[in-house]
Amino acid sequence: MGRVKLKMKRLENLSGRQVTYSKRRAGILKKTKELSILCDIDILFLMFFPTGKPTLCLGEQRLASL
Amino acid sequence: MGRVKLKMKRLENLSGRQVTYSKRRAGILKKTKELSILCDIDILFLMFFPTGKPTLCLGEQRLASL
DNA sequence: AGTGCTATCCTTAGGAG
DNA sequence: GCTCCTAAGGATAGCAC
Repeated sequence: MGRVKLKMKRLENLSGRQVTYSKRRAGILKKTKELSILCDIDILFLMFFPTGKPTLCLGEQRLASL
Repeated sequence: MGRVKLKMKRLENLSGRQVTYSKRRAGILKKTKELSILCDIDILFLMFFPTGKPTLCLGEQRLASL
């Protein structure tokens, strides 16, 4: 999506990975929250980015950077 | 998205929740897998749907219904 | 690191089989 | 409960701040 379609492989540039991580993480967390609300379910979502803090998402109730 | 925009609240109809869960789960799992590949990160994703088996996703490596 | 823009690609609600 | 279709709304790559 976006202006150009990315190939499904590791982005070689670190800053590119960071930007993509930041943008896509936001999108996925939004969808995760919507799913938990719409379907009334429990979700646990945990991401580890090497240079940053892990992101934990528990359903629509709680969201935290540890 | 789709033909009609859903209100962000619990879907009252069980079959509707099941259909939405099935469709959106697939979308989120796809995005999760893409993020783990593009950014080369570890992800843990766990969903509990009351009438079905929990879905576990560990990065792009493994996907399982328990 | 974050926000805003927007062309472009992606996801999905509803319906049919 | 699945898969395929498709209109329509959503997410995002690249760029500028």
